[in-house]
Amino acid sequence: MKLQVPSQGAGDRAELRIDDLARAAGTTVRNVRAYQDRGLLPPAARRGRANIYEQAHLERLQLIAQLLDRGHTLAGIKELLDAWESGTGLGGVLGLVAEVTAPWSDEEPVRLGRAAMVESFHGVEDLHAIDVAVRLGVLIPVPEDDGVDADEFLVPSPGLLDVAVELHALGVPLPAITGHLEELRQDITHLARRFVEFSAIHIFVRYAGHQLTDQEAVEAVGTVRRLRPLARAAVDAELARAMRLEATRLLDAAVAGPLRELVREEL
DNA sequence: CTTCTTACA
DNA sequence: TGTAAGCA
Repeated sequence: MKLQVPSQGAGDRAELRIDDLARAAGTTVRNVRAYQDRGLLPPAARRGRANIYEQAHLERLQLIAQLLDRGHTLAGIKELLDAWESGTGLGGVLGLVAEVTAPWSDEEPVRLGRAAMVESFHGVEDLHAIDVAVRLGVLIPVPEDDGVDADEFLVPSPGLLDVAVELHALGVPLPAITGHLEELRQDITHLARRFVEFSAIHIFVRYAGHQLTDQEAVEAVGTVRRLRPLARAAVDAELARAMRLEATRLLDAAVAGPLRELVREEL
């Protein structure tokens, strides 16, 4: 909530015309209107004869586009959206929105001097790697400077940086590390999206169509609160399983003889 | 004139 | 969902 990643241009509060909105969401003006007519998209504020949209509209449009892309029908999406809507009406008061919006991490950001960081990488200073790290949000240049020339960085996830340090200590080149993280980021985003979507469909859809009772609202908050540990547990278990499988597979191909059994024990 | 809307395919 | 013509 307090961490702002300066990823995009500062002018996020801009008012959008329907054309900009459509383009930004990768759809067409025609569709924006169609979604509005079907109640998937909230009506735009009107200034005279002009339609004024803002980022809330953009976000919803992008959500619609994603769900559509995944083969959901417009009717189905509307049902989900309605469920969401009726939840936030009451949930806004109860902090349901905050629960969903809050960063799913309990890590404390730290400040790290450039010299100290270079030090932890055994004196290796790879400007390109730093550049990628900044782009990925692993490092955030402190406001006074910008770009790769900053003297100090904000590290949102010290744990993640530690991973990089460890890998580097093991002899993995920095470009390989940043490149791998970039790939991992995409895969994980995909995972998270699936999980949230799955939850929405199978859990929140039962609240569709009516205002939430107090009882239901409390339930919903509890459910959302449980989502993170559930997701983590599932990913943890599956990751462990997959790692064991893949490692075993690799070892079978690479190690022969009695050594194989010994190594396999270690997994 | 441009932007939005409506209607038709 | 694209396109063309009418409306503000």
